[in-house]
Amino acid sequence: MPLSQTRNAAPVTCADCPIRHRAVCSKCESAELEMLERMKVYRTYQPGEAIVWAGEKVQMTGSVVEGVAMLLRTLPDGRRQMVGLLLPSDFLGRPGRDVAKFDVVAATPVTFCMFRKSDFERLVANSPQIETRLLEMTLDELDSAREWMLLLGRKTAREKIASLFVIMGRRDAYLNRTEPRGGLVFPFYITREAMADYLGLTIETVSRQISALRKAGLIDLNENRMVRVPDFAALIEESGDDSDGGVLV
Amino acid sequence: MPLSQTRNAAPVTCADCPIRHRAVCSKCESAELEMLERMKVYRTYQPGEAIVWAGEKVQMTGSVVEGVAMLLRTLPDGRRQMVGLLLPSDFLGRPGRDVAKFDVVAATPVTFCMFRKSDFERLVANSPQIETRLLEMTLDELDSAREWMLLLGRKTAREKIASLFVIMGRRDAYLNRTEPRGGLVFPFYITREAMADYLGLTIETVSRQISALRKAGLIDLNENRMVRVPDFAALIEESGDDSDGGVLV
DNA sequence: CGTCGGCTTGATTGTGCTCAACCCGGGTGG
DNA sequence: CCACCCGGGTTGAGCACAATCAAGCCGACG
Repeated sequence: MPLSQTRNAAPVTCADCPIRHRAVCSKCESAELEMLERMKVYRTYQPGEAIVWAGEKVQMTGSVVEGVAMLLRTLPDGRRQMVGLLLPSDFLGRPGRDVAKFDVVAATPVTFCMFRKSDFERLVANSPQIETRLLEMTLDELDSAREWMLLLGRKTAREKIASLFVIMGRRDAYLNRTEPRGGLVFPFYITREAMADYLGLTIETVSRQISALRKAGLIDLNENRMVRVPDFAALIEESGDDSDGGVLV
Repeated sequence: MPLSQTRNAAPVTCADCPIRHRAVCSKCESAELEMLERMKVYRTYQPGEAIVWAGEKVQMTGSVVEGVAMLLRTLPDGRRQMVGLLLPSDFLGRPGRDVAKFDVVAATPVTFCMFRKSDFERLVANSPQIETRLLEMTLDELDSAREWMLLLGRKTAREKIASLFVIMGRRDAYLNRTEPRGGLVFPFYITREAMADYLGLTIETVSRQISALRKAGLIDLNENRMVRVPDFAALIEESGDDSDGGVLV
């Protein structure tokens, strides 16, 4: 595991930022953007590197610009559950809390656009746009957490794995504006361990169920780190969910 | 199951409202309170009665004044998972969404202070206090959803049951300002079915594990619908969590 | 008195966990 | 260059925990 985090000065202006239209700052006007521009710092973390430790004081908040980070909760005996996934444009840090409740760890190389917590909170207090956007984003996260609870509490191992591929496929289709019906190919960088932590399974069970779905012809992992789903509707069927869940993301 | 919901005119003024200091309106000033006073309608539902059906259009939003309601998500084959619990002062309804994603069902007799969705959204748009409070409450819900995910994904049946009693005990201690350490007695109205839906278990497993905790002397259910916990620290130990989780609620 | 719903307990089954061996590819050092 | 190791992944055998199927209890209510 790498020992040090990389710190860069901000290489991108907000106007050119890839997450400009979806992040917490998406409703900001030019005056606010200028303030953010002055406050922001970019930081990059390597896979496995800790971004925040549970129980420690939080100094920084910010948005994921690129890559994926995981929120993890660990029991005293080491059992571990992922409780959140931060993708580009997602926000890290809870206004009003100064001690972290969860570990945050990079899943892939991940770049954050960060602010000092105190600076950001001052800005939020004076900027209804940011607060409104933060509320929208928090409500979305709560929705997906609830969907996730259904998966954790009631789905079988096979359904969990199928659901995960459905989620990843929908996400990719949404980002690339492709149609998820019919054949679908998307990349797949996550490790078996991360999948197991996400789904509340062991890595052995994850591996076995992936093999089973492959044998059933529902997914195809031949190339390196790419998945092909020949029949997306069939995979949805296997995930246990209503097939009419046409909402993306 | 009762077939009709009871509707009452609002019997309480906001100034006398039991949830005045904790609900979504807690930061409102007198002008806003007067508007709310004119908008609000009280509704009461009986146990098992549906308040909202998933997939239907949402007309009303509001706060729980008294009683408990459950958010439920159901798979096509009938498996059911509770994904939220609405207690007094909790808010029902997501600004910006007009179609419900979850069923909402009364767990006990429950009274809501409700507003027409459109009226409420207009008010929120012009009232930063309400929006700020809504953000705080949503962030709290997200935190507890994440704690819940750890329980669903990684805890054993016995730990789940112990955790549930710990949560209920803490909540009661918080509301009644008593000290949860040492002997603790609190009421316990929820059915086995609701416990099973909450914990991702079957009612038989719930029943067996409660019996086991009783035999182990960790809880005592002799009186009608009251629990006695002689040693709260021991119950926390059994729940698998860190014993230092001193945060209430 | 009979029924019904909520709950408990027993017997059995089965899914997913545990423990263990092994494969494969990439990096490192002799 | 090959040997070795190491981390991530796969597969197998056996087991344990919770689900399932089933019977019966108890209190409320008609």
